Amino acid sequence: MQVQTQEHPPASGESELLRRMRGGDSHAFAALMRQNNRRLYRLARGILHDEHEAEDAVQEGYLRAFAHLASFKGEATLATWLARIVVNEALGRLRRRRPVSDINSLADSLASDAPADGTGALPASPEQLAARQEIRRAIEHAVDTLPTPFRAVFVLRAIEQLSTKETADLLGIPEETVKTRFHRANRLLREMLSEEFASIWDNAFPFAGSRCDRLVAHVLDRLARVGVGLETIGSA
DNA sequence: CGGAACGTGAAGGAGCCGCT
DNA sequence: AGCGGCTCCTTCACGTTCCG
Repeated sequence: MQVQTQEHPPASGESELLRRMRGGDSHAFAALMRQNNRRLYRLARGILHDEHEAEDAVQEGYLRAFAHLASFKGEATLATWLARIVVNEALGRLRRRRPVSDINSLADSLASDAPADGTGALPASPEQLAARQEIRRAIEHAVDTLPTPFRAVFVLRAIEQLSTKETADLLGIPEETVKTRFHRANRLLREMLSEEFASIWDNAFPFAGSRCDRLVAHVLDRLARVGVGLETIGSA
């Protein structure tokens, strides 16, 4: 994933950024946040299901990170360190409250999300748009219903495109566990989505009404022209 | 071709739950 | 309280794919 367009030029290096932050340079803090906001928000959102709480978790994570800047040893990158703090914050919040799955608010949030499908050049038909939205809703719903440990791994691996090792480091679990959780999460999602999509397929590629009538008429017309009767087709 | 990363299946263990 | 069955999770081992 690419970091979003920066308003400020990127710091010459991480150590330089760190040095400036430790010196209390507010521009350095701002630069770091701009580099990581989107990624951290998506991490928190993936774990918490809640936009506002995810935002709070990211803010809290920043505050915690900046307060403990001196303890950053540079063993991982700043981005990884920040991500670990935000993930811990999000998981902590999740433990404090029992997860509440609110499908309606999720659907609302999806509708207001920035286009995440690459916004293809071809204009989509209303049927395609509706199907796309339904598929997206089904996927989001399925991800949200994954058990928390699986969801955290899935979000990091599949959505944030982190490696197995990075995910393991971030969550503080062995790589093998990451692999299995990711595998199981995928399997669970496949099962859930196959059920969800069974109904969606019925409405996919709609071919009814005038288009259907036109095609039927066209084919029948061509068959009549070559002298092929319906009974001939049926026995073929 | 070989190594690294990843995906997958199987086995064993831990925890939960119902029953006695 | 103790026991047994069940489910879920972790770990291990091995196959597959990708890349230099």
